[in-house]
Amino acid sequence: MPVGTAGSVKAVPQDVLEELGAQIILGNTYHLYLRPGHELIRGMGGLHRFMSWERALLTDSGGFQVFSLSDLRKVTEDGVSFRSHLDGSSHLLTPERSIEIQIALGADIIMAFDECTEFPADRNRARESMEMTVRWAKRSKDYFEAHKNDVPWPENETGRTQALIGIVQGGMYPDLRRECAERLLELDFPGYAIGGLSVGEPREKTLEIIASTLEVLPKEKARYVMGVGYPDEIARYAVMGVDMMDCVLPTRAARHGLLFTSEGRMNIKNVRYAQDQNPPDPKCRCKVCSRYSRAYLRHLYVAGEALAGVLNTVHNLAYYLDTMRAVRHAIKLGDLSGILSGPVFMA
RNA sequence: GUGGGUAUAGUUCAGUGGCAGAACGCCAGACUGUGGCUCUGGAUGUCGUGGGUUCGACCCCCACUACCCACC
Repeated sequence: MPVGTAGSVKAVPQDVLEELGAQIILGNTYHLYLRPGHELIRGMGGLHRFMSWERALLTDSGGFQVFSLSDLRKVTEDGVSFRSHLDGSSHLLTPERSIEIQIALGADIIMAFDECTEFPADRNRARESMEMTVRWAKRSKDYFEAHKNDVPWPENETGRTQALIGIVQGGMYPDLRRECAERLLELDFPGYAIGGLSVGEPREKTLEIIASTLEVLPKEKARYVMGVGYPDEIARYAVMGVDMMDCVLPTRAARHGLLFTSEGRMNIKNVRYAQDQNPPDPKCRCKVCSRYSRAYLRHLYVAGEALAGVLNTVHNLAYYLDTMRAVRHAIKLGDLSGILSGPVFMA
């Protein structure tokens, strides 16, 4: 799932996302609440209509921003009070408030309000954080059940509602993760996310936590690992049984000149591409690789042209989406043997 | 032609009689539920040329050269 924090997958217009085959993209509660405001978006007919995106949308609850903007916030049992990174104004985000905002935004899939446990966290801290996340999940669910039919725009009066997904925390402790998953299962969500990963832990830990948590989460429900990863990582997690993943890496790295290719990572800024007439990835069939040279992309980046971010992002998203298409195809064929043979991208 | 000024990194410029500096640019690396085209590192060089003074000169003195300004 490409990430479009502020109602935009940075640098890529919606029609191009459709051409790339993106079936779902993310929006972010925290950012859209601060600007332009969820009431405004509700008034504009919801996030789909506001941003002209007819395919699926998922909004993150704001839990991660509480983590990443940590110097601006204070966490209590009630929720999180924080200062806006835009203008310094004070706000309180609670599970109820997060769900209220996400209902107003109207994404197809919305997320429970959680606390993304920092790394490293000792066992006591991880347990406390996990227990609060479970309590917040219950509050998220309760609020959602009470208000899920408060749909503000007519075409949604079909009896269908948004899907609220619970988030597993528990730090790097497999038993805490399993306990968290079991307790969330009692709340009966339509899908479950594994959060709090890729926060600085070694990759073996990430794998271990995903594997042990997946043992508890039912295959029949959507299983979502949040915030990962490199192309080889997401292919691997998919093979392990993960259904959904999101990551800013393809888009952010693209804007910083890093391309993901069938030959590994390519820093298009490098002077060795200055006169290279080859496409970024000779094996890629995306619009960028079929039309532009490495030399041109390097020039655009060095010249600070906005088109650099656009083209690099389009390619990276194509590479990611192709990777997942190949996984889905392999699953249909029942043969995943070739999926993990691609390049390794971790630095 | 006369008078004045300037000359230090690729560029614009600081600088001190005792280890050669900044910004930008350049080169390389990073980026994992996106505040921030961001962050981290690295390389720069006959201090215009030739003499002189000095233990020691990028710095002080002389000449030359180039460029800039004013006047003629």
